[in-house]
This record gives sequence, structure tokens and C-alpha cells, in this order.
Amino acid sequence: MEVKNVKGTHDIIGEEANAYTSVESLMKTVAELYAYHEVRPPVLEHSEVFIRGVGESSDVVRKEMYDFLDKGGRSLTLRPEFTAGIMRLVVQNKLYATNELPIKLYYLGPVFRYERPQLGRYRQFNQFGVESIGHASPTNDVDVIALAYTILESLGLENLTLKINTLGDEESRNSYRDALKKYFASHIDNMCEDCKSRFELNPLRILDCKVEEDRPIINKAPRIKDYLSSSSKERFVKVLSLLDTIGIKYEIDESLVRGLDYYSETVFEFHYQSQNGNNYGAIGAGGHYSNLMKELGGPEYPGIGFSLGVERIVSVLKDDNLLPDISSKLDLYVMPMCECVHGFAESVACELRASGYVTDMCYDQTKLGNMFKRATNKNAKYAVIIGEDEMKTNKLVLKDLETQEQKTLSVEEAIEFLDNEFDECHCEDHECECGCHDGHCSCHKGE
RNA sequence: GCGAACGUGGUGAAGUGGUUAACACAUCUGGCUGUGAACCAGACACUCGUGAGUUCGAUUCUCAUCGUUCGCCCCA
Repeated sequence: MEVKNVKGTHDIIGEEANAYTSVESLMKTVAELYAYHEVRPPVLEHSEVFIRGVGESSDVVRKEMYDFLDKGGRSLTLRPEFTAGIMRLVVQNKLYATNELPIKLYYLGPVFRYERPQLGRYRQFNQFGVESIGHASPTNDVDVIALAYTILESLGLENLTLKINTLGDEESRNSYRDALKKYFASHIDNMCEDCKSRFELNPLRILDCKVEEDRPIINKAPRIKDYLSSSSKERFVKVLSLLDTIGIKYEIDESLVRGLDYYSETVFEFHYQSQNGNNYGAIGAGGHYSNLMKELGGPEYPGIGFSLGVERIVSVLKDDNLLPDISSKLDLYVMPMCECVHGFAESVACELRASGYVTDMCYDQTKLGNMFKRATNKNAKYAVIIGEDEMKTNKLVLKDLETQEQKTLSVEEAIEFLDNEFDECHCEDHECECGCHDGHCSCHKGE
């Protein structure tokens, strides 16, 4: 039987793996700049965490969770998102017992949702995100949005669309929910099945319905903005004006509801259309929540967070050719001439590596010409030839594969020579001759 | 969960109800036995996704199944 990957999962290999590493490290770097700290909750949680946290009426909980009974009969779930697990982590470790609020945490890792794989959609995918907990100010909301925005911008994504809306506080939502119930009660019989169940579970989500026939009914439904409490209204206005102040453009989208039940007040999504027309949906989204921590047994701290879909972002960057050239570099390729010098060659390779040069070696015995071919294929900068003569004199032949210049040197001389060669380049100015880029410079400066 | 299209080597892909499954790139080997991108010669699909059916015969037709992709739903 052929062994294959599980449906909806994907292997990340080669240059793509490099792309993920560089995207993820940029995300972390920016989060650190905003004074967030990393947390790593487990992938597995008691199902309860998500049922209570994400909400029973959400599709994520109702039909997309990877949940199962373990051998001890516990009901466990592979996390479908991070936020609920982070709340559990904060509560259990009593991170809230601090006067330094908000608690600012970031995370990165795989999440799991059982749904139909599609463009930009996987069953196991990676999310990066932050939670800022314990501080309800609009400024905090905007700071979090700015963080997400900065990350996406730093990755090179221009023409981002930030969609934003408010769901209001509990009071607003209760009166709005009542109004919706009242309005839809007389129409619901003519609406789609999904809407009927939403009507019972969470009438707010009816607004999300995409069924054409339902639109006229929905378009005439009461608007949240008419039911906002004065404090929610003020809060939203404040958030928008702060966004204006720091120069982040946004679109108010009243249909933006979000499918996770815990959101209240500010909610937002980032959209980006790649140049080839691929639409991956939201590449990042988030919002404010009030009751989540209390729901999981902690104090009544509010919070705000977002998460970014790493796969979608990498795809978008790839589509628009925004991924930096991050192919792995190879400084040296060691070529032993015969079996009898392999030991010496290996020790030379180790010394070169100890000096900071990426060194590979030909491990099987083949013609020198073939070894040169391999060195070229691997994009090596220099070839190191070692034969019996070299071993006797404790030397090596170093050949520049581009200029074809070669010289016979001792290992120490070779390292000194290489240090000088690579030193001529200055990676700080970003356009050095070795064609380097952030953190991948072969000039070894600043190491 | 619903609807549609597609599954031929490492890759891109032709192709036909009949025995050797084009072609190109990549890879490997040799010509060239301590010096590589050229050239020449050669190698490279033990189930043409998997299983079953129709047939004398199926990679080609039918059905099922799995997978991929796209749309809906929902989401990052």
C-alpha cells in the first residue's frame, strides 16, 4: 500500500520551507518589537476548552473539530484555533496575577480544522497571532491592529484591505439580537436551512448568509449601528479616529460578523487580492472579546487578538513574487580524489565548518569531472580538491568555481583567504556583491 | 456537507480499443582514468491514481473508490 499524506495536510520542502522560516521569523520579530512574548500551548486540549471558548454555535466547533476520545476516555481536540487555549493557559498559570496589564502574548503553530481542502485552505495549517489581555481601551485595539498591519506591510503586501466593524458590547448585542429575532420571525420560513438553524443558535450569523434569495430579506434587517449602546458607539468612533491618526486605512463593513462566538466590540479582517486573481479570503482576522476568560474560569478580563494564516500569506507572496530569494547557499564543496583520503577530507570539511563556512562533501567515489558537475549543481562557490598529494603535504586545492582560479593552500591559509574574500562584501547596504539578503549573507559579517 | 472538472515518468506534457506508451527538460553512465556548465552516445513509466466490469484484448469505454483542483458553505 502506498503511504500518502493525510488529506488537507501538506509537506513543506526545500525553498518553500525557507520561505516559511523567513516569513515566520519576521512575524516574531515584529511582535517582539511591539513587546509581545511567545507562548507555546499544547496542540491538544480538552474539548471543553474550545466548546466553551469558541462557542457551541460556531461552525468550527459544530462540524470542524478534530475531536476524539483518548485511551483514558478523555474527550480531546486538536486545536482549531489558538485563542481559547491561550486563555486556558493564562488562567491555569495565573498570568493574570500581575499589575502589568495588558498581558501581551504571541503564538505560532499548527491548527486543525476538518473541512474541504481548497485554494488556501488546509486541514492542518499554521497560524501566527497575538492576544493582548486585560486592557479594554480602544488604543489597545488599535495597537493590535497596527501590529498585524505592520507585519503584512513588512512582508511587502501593498494594497491591503482592512475591513472593520463593531459588534457592540453585551447590552448592544442583546438588544440587537432581540430586534433581529423579531424581524426574522416573520421571514424565517422562507429562508434557507442554514438561516433557520442560525435563527435558533445565533441570529447574528444570519447576516453572513450568502444565499441570493435571502439577500433582500437580510438587506432590510435592522442594523447593529442602530442598537449600539452609547459606550460601544463611542468606543468604535474612537478606534476609527485612532486608526486615522496613525494612518491606517480601513473599510467599515457592516456585514462583518466573524464566525467565532466570543467576539464583541471591534472585529476586523485583512484581505489581499494577489495579482493573478487568486482570492484566498481573509489572510488575517481578529477582534475584541469580553467574556472568554471568564468563560474558562478566570477573571473577567477582556482581550483583543488576531491571527494570520501563514499558508495563505506565503501563497500570496509567492503569487506576487514577493518572496525573497532564499535558496540555501553552499560555500564549499569538498571533493576527495580517492577512498584513502576520505578521512583527511572529512577533517578538512569539519575545520571549514567550524570557521563558519557552509560545507558539503562528495561522499562517494566518482570521477573528478562528475564531482565538479555536482558542485556546480549545488551552486557551490568554491571547490576543495583533496587527493593523495594534498594529504601528504597537508594541503588542499581551493578553486573558485566562477573565476576558475585555483590555488594550493594549507587549511589555515584557506580559511584566512576565505575570510578575506567574504569580508570584502558589506551586507549592511543590502546590495552587496554576494547577492545576500537579510540573514542569509554569505559574507559572514556580523556573525 | 453540496455541485463541477481532472488524475500518463523526477518535472512539463502527447497519445491510441490491439502487443516497443511520443517528445522535451531534469537525472545517471560512458566518450574525457586529478579539473565542471558545450558536444556525442546510452540508460530511465515491474499497476498509464486504485479496484471492479464490458471485451479475444483496456492506458483508452463503464461503474465505484481515492486523490487533486475549482465553486458553495465556513474560515486563516
